[in-house]
Amino acid sequence: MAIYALIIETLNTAILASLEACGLPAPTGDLTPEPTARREHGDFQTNVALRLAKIVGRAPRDVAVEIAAALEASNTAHLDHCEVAGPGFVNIFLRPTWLHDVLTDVVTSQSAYGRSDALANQRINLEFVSANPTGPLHAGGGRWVAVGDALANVLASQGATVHREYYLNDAGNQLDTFARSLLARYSGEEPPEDGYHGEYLIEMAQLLRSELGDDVDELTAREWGYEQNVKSLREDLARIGVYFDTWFSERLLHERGNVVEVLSTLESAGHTYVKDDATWLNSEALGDQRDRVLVKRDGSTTYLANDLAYHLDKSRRGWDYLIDIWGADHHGQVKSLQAGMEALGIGTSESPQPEIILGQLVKLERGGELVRLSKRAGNVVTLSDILDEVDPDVARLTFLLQGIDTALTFDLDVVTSQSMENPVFYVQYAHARVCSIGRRADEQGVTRVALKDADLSVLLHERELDLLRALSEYPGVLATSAELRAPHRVATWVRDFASRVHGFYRDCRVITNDAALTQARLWLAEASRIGLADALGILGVGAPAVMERLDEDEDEAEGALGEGQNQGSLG
RNA sequence: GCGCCCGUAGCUCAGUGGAUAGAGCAACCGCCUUCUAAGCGGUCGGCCGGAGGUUCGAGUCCUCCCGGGCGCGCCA
Repeated sequence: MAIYALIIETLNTAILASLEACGLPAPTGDLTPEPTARREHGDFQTNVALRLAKIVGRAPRDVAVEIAAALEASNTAHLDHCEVAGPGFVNIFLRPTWLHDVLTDVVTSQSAYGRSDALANQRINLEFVSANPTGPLHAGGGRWVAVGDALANVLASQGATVHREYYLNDAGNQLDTFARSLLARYSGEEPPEDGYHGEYLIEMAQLLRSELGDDVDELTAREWGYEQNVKSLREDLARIGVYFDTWFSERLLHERGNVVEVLSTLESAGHTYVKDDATWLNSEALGDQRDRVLVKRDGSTTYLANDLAYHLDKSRRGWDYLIDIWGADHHGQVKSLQAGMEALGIGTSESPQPEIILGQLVKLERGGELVRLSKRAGNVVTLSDILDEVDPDVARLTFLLQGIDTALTFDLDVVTSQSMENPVFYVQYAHARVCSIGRRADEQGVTRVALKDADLSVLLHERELDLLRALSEYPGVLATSAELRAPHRVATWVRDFASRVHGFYRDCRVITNDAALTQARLWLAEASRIGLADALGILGVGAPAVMERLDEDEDEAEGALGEGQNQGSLG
C-alpha cells in the first residue's frame, strides 16, 4: 500500500478511536481526512467536529478541541500535534518522517509507484478515434488520439487490461460518397455537391491514376481509396505514437450476419414495428427522445442498427466493460444506442451498458481566426499538418492539459511559434535537469549509497518536503483520473510537480560537501525523476534525459529538442 | 421548441461540499563565480454569467433566467 493510503488509514482509525474515547458518535459517511490546501493548516485536516456538532448539539469548535486532544494523546505514527482552526476543523500536523517514508516507497517501487490493483481482472475494451476512412485524420481528431491513449494508460495503471480498438465504418454511404468524389477528381471534375472537397483527393486521384491506370471504375476507386485512407490513418497515428490492438471492420458485421441477427432479436423481443415501409426501434419507450429507424425503406440498415451489432459483438468478445470515446457532435446517439442495447438485454450487472465518454470538440485557430474542421469542406487541417509543425509531445500535452468537457481551442500560432513557452518543455526540462544531476554526480565520482544507508531525515527543507507531498498524492491522482475518466488530471499534476522540481533545483543544491545531505538529495532527485517519467509515460509524452541549453542569440531560431523528437520548423 | 456540455484573472484553463478560489501566458520588478536561466522569486490582476434555494459551509449540489457550443435525418 502506498504511504499516502497508509497514512489516511492510520489517521482514520485514530480519529475513530478518539471519537470513542470522547464518547462521541461516529458520523455517517466518509470521514477520510484530506490533505490541507495550506501549509499553515498542517498536513491533513478532518471535518468530523463540524459534522458532529449538530448531531450532539454542541458548538463545533468545542467538539473539535476535544477530538484534537484525544488524537494528540493517541499513539499515532508520525503524529506531531493537532490544532483546531476555522469553524471547527481539526488540523493534523505530522512529523516529516512520513514524507521520508514516501521517498522510500517511490524509489523501492520504481515504475510500480502509484499503480493500484483496483481494476485488476477488469478487461476493458476502449474504442476511440474511429474516424471514417474517407480521408486523413483531421486536427481535432488529435484530441481523441491523445485522450484515448492516455486514458488507456491511466486505466492500465489501476490494473486493468485495456484493449485499444478502432472501428472502421467501411460499409456505409460515406465511403461511397468518398469514392464518387475520388473518381470525380480522377476524371478532372469537381466532386459532387455533398462529396468530399478536400485537396487531398486531388493528390490521391493522381496516385490512383499512376498506380491503376486510366480505366478505373467506382468500385475499384473505392476499395483502393479505402486502403489508402486506412494506411494514412495508421501512419498518422504512428507519428504521434498511438497503436490500436484491433481495427474492426464494419463489413465483417454484415458478412457474418450480425446485423440481421440483431434485427431479428429485437423483432422477436417485440421492440420493433413497421411504419412507412421502414422498420423502427421503439427506443422512446426505453429513454430515447424518439423512436429510431433500423431498416430503411430501401432495405439497407441504419448506422444505429449496425452500431448495435458492433457493440453486441464487442460485449460477446468477452470484455468485462466497454468504453467509447465520442465527440460531442455524436451525443444525440448515446440514448439511441443505450436504448437499443437495453432492448438486446445488455445493461445487467454481468453485461453492463457500454460507457460513452463524450468530449467537446476542438476549435482550431490560426491568425486569430477560426479554421473550419471538416473533411467535406475544402479547408482541412489534418493532424499530420500539425505534426509537421509541432513535436508530437507538444501536440499530445496541448490536448491533454484540458478536461474533455470544455471545448478546446487549439491555437496554431501559439502552439507553433511560441513553443519555447510550451508546458511540454517546462515539464521535460524538469526531467532533464534531474537527470543532469545524476550525470554530474557520476562525473564527480559521487555514487549513491544504498537507500537503506542514506539518512533521509536530513530532508527538511520546505522545497524537499513539497516534492514529497506531491509524490505522496500521485497514486491518488492516478486513481481519481481513472475513476473520473479524466487523464488531464495527470497532466495538471505533472505540470505542478515540475514546478516543484524546478523550485527544489534552484534552492537545494544536491551535490555539496555535506555527504549525508548529498546522498539524501540524490535519492530525492531519483524519486522526482521516477514521478516525472511515470506521469509523462502515462500521457504518452517523452521524458528526455538531455535537453540542450537554448543559446540566447538563437532564441528565435530552431529549438533545442530532446532525443527522439523531430525537429519542428519553428521559424 | 426539446436534449447534452460549457460560462472562473486581460487570454488559455485547473479546482471529485470545506478555511484566504489557483496555474500558465501576457504586463511590470528582481535573481546566473556553483548540479542546464526552456529556470526561480515578487508585483499587478476575480460581484467564480445572473437570481433564488439546500447546507454549519456552495465555484462545486437543486430550480429558473441570460450567453456560447453541439445535437434533435429512412446521413454516418
